[in-house]
Amino acid sequence: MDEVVELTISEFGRRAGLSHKALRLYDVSGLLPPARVDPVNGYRRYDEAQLERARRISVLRQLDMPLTTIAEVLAGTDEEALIRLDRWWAASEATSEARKATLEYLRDRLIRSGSPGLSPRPVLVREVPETKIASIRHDTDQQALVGAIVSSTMMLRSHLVASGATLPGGSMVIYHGQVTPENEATVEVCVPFTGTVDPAGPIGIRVEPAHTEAYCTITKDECAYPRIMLAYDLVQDWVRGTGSPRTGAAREVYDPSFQDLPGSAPAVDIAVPI
Amino acid sequence: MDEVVELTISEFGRRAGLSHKALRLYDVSGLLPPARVDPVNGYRRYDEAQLERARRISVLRQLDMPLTTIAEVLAGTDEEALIRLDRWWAASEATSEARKATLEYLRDRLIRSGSPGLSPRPVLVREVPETKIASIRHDTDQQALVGAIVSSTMMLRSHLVASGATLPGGSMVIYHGQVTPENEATVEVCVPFTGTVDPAGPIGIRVEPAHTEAYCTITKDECAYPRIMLAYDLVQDWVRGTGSPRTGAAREVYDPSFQDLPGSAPAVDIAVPI
DNA sequence: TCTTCACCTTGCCCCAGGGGCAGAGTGAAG
DNA sequence: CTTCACTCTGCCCCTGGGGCAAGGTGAAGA
Repeated sequence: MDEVVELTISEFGRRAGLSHKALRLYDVSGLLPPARVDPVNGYRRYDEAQLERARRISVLRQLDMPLTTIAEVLAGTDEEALIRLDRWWAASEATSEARKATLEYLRDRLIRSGSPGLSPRPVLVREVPETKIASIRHDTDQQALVGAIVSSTMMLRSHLVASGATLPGGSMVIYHGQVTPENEATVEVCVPFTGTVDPAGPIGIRVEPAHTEAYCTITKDECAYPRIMLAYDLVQDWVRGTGSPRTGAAREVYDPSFQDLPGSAPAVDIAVPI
Repeated sequence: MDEVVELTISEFGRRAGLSHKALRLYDVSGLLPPARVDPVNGYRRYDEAQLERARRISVLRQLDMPLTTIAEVLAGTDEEALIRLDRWWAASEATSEARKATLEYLRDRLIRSGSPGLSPRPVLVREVPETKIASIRHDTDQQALVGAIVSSTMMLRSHLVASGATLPGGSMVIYHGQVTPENEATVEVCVPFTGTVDPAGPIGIRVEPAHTEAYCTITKDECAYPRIMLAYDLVQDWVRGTGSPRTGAAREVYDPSFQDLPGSAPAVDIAVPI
């Protein structure tokens, strides 16, 4: 007898670890349609052979994987499924790591609740002359930010050197929007130079106008997310305190010898044009 | 001038990192009501002093903390908030750990997809005579399970010894429901004995009736969640294959010298009465 | 003063991933 | 034949907002 054992929705649910409500949902969404639907009753009948898929879905739901992702992961062979599962897990581990950093930031705020959250430091003002820069723009989120900055800086430097420009040193990242783990925005990685250079591919050439900016200096250790947000808060609050309007996007100005500095040395200025 | 700076909802949202939609929600839910609501307009006006709380809420939402939990965490002093935050984080880390184990279970299933997922082992049948047991029942979830088993076993043993009973050794845990990381159920920790003993406090005395059970034996290494689920699957599938009905709750029967066994030694029987 | 424009309000519908309940139909066993 | 357990569909509820529409307002320029 190759007669297939048919199960009612409750029996199937019990054996798979899924509620009848969930099974109905998976039916209408196409994730796990029953083997047969009685045309008179509308009763759903499942095969025992469907138990394996149902159990997998149940376990994936325990991992909080969205149903659409489950459908993608379980499509194809088991080997493919394994690969996609691992990829998804790696991504969710990454956001979990980001959350850990966010937690540290919040704990800092709560511990020194009255203070700005960084050891006290002055906010200064300086005049910045007109500067010719080469830049690359990215729309990125928190995950890819550091990688984008590093690779773009390298690209810009080598292009400028190859074009015969003179590099006074240092570099800068302008944030045209707020980059958080959840929110992507445009960032512009800039390297100042003197000489004449043509744009090439993603590399743009423009003049950053002369302006006045408020800034504070932080160490290399302090410039990791989300601790670095405290420095932005500090400068922005100071600017608001003076009543001067902001006239441009916030930026990070890196020390020319940033790479060789120890973690405790002043390395980056957080600046806001006013 | 102690005139308070009032902010419109958008301005406040920009400075706190919250959308006007979110702010409106936090208003009606009481989490962050505006400092003042214009009785004519209905316009919401926020104080600068509310920015700190708003920013904290924003960060906590980035941690995926529910709004009701946020309200609880942020009630009271900052020190209390810190304690509650850490407690919540520890709990959410624990469920994250459980998820990691669940992932391993699923990977096992996917890797050896045709097989039961454990190295092949026989399912056997044995007769179990009527047994007098002392037991403690718990409603517990996956988190607290191991702790409950260990402490209850110790309590039962010491009560039985103090009452002059004879312990043939070993112990047993009966699962009256399915315990997963998400789902709590009743488990009964049992120690068999001979002699006469009175119940005391949570400790009940009863007779486990004679029965026939199907079982398989696993090692100490294999008895951690969720790998242990594979053994349950194995026995339950075998039982269904024979067509015999299940006549009782599934159970784990521990070797008398469980504690001293190495990880690779057979240590636990996964049993189902039939 | 008028117009424009940005901003504000409420209200409604939408998403996932179900839970819970109501009302009605059905299968099987005693 | 009755009863009981089961199943169906459909509706509203939850969280944490996003998106859009219709209408009310504030401030600044012409």
